[in-house]
Amino acid sequence: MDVRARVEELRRQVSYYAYRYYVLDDPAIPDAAYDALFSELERLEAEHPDLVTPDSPTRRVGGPPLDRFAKVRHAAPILSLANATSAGEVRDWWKRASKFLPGDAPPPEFVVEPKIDGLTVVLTYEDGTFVLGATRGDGEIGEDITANLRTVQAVPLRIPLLPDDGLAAPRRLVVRGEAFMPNDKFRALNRLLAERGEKTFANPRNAAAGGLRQLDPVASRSRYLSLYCYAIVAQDGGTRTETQWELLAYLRRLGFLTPPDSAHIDSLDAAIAYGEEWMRRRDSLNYEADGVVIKLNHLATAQAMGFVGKDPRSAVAFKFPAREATTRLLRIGINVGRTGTLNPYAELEPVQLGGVTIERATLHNFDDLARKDIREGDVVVVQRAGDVIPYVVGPVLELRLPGAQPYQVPAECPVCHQPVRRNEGEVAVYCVNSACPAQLVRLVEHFVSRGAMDIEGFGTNTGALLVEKGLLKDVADIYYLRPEQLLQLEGFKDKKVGNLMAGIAASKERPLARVLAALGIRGVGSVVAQLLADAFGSIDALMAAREEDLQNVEGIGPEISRSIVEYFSIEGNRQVIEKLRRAGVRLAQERRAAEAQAAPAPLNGKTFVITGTLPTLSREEAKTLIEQHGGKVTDSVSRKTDYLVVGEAAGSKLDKARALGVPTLDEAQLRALLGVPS
DNA sequence: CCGCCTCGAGTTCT
DNA sequence: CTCGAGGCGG
Repeated sequence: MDVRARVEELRRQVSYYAYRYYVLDDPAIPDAAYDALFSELERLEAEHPDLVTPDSPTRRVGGPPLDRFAKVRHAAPILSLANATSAGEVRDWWKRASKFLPGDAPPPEFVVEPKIDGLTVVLTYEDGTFVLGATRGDGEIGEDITANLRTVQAVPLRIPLLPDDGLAAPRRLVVRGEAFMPNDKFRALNRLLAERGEKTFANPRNAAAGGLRQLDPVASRSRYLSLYCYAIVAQDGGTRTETQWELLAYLRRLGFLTPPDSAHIDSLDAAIAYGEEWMRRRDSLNYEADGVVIKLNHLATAQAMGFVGKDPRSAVAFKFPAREATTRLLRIGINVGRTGTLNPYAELEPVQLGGVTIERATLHNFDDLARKDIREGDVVVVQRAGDVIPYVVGPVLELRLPGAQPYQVPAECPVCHQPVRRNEGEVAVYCVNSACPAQLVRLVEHFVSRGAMDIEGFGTNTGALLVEKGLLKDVADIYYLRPEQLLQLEGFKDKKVGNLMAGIAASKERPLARVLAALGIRGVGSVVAQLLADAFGSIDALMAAREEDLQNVEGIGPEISRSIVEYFSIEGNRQVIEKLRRAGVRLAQERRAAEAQAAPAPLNGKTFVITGTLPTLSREEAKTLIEQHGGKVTDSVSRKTDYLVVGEAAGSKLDKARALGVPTLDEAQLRALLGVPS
């Protein structure tokens, strides 16, 4: 590949998108896509120094000031910050930085502030009067936006804003802050713009930039803006503060807003923990932020530690792992589910996201794919939903290759090549061939899985192999496998075959509800299967049931009834049941008398939800423990939930429980409630 | 008919 | 974990 051509292409693209972003406030591509282009250019230039030119966009920091605003030279250069993307990197930063601590420095303390995503501005006051407001610009020269900032409520026009006895205004004060648009204001503004048929903003940051850079301050959208101040750039007279924490308090007394959710903390580990805790809460906050800033509290010490380039040694930006990245979609593949649904997925050029390498992502269904107009070969934006499962947000249209074709929904199943069906009004596309090997593989996988027949020694690979070799034509064939057949297969020796046969034999004793769930009847999972087992007691009674009989069961409606009757009306399915019966699989409800009366039920009727990882109990163990005491465990938090059991790395359920005022328990409290010692 | 509460189904990576 | 949709109660 021709590196020189690539570098030139990247420069053209980066310059154009930077212009759209910085000058027009109208980004043409997502931030993550821009970042990807920029860092590729940086990397290539680092590897090939001979290709670097003075006019490369990497040689310029920030955007060019607009011509229409007057230019302003800053009193002191506006600094940047070193970045850390993990707790380990923060510790590394401090290990390096602390070598520069002066000998007489007090024990280190820190201030943690959110790193708000807005526009850095510099405000100048003379004899208590606001005289100049400027953008950051390139760090040395910014733009005069005094008129617009004047209309922002959070900018005090005089300091002290309120009478404060004994507090005199400094003769001259230059403070630095971040102008931003709170999330609620951003949504309100976009609603308004949409109503008027005007263009909406992509995110609060761009909206804030748009507000501040409007030429006519009266029409300015600055009433939607706010501003937090957090640093003094220059000061002449007034009160001197020794620490950052005191400085924030002093700014507040003068009438400035300071960053919310900030903390004064006496050890680095606690500061890191605070930052991590804060990151978990960030979705519930009213501002956008991409991390926290950890600063050394003692100002004179911070000053003495000096700089690395433009970055002060005494502070670090502790940023989130990116939640968004761009990469190329190599191919759109199709999975066949156990119910026959065809599900598209994306094969991606591997990309780092939130600390892991992503190379595949679900595309949900064909409607979704068409709505987003995702095509093979596109550069796409990938996010991790709920910080776990990656999904494709959409294509970057500006980077689409000329020949890219819209994706066509396949007319036939990619595995068995039978025609597909799509029911009126339904999203799903089905392969209706019940003999489709792909469906059988997934059904076998489901049948042997932990929630169903739970056959030990029988994993995903085993199932796929046995189907491929023709040893399984349906799930009941599992009970007719002979050791001598298995021994012929690659990688199957005495020991493994013995384990597998024992696992299969043991599974014949599973309760009826497990068997019903294992069959894979559409709409019948573990909960519905238990309802059916309790109501009918045996598979024969269930097979004899009519739709009306089924609907009489609490929790079973018309859809599931129809699905069950249809399942048993198919000859092949009835044969599977008979084969299971002949093999000795239990097909009737077992007696559970002892269990039912022995259990004391202090938790009768209470509903529990479990989230995160508990210290000693597995999720399954906690569930049975609660059920043995008469409680019920469900999956989602609602007003009806009595307790949320919280473990390590709890997710969105905890937020929801807090919002609804649902009490939470940790494992120890749960044990206490149940009277079970650890 | 609407709004909740649940359940089922599919999903990724280490 | 999230999404979609079934079931139920108001």
